[in-house]
Amino acid sequence: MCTQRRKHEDESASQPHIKKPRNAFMLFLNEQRPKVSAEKGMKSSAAVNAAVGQMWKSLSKEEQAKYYEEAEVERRLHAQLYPNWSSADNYGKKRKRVRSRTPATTGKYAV
DNA sequence: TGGCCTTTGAAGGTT
DNA sequence: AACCTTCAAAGGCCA
Repeated sequence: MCTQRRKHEDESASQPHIKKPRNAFMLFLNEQRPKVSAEKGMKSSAAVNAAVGQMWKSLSKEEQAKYYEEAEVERRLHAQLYPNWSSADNYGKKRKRVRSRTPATTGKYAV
C-alpha cells in the first residue's frame, strides 16, 4: 500500500489520525462503488465516483434523506468518540491539486 | 511511492 | 457572517 503512514506507534496507538466524518455520499459511494465498478468495469475510482454521483441525483429525496440521517449519526458517533476532535486533523496536509477547484471559481478548477 | 482525478457534503480556514 | 479551500473515499495512472 502506498500510504504506509510513517506515524509511530505512539500516534497510531493513541489516535491513528481520525478521519473526518463521512458525508451522505461517502456512505452511498461505499455501497455503490463495488457494484458500479463491477458492472461498469470501472477500475479507477474517479470514474466510479462520478457515475455514482449521477446515480445519487436519481435517488428519491427519501432515499437521499436516508443517507443524510446515516451521515448525521456518524457525526454523533464521531462526537462521542472524540468530543474535542476538530476535523483539522489533516487540513492542508494533502495539497489538493490547484487551489481553486471549487465550482465557485468557474464551475471547474481554474485552467 | 505519492499525488491526481473524481463526487458531494461537511467543516475548517480565511476574509 | 459569508465565502473559499481542504478532507473525507479510493483505484488506476503518471512523474
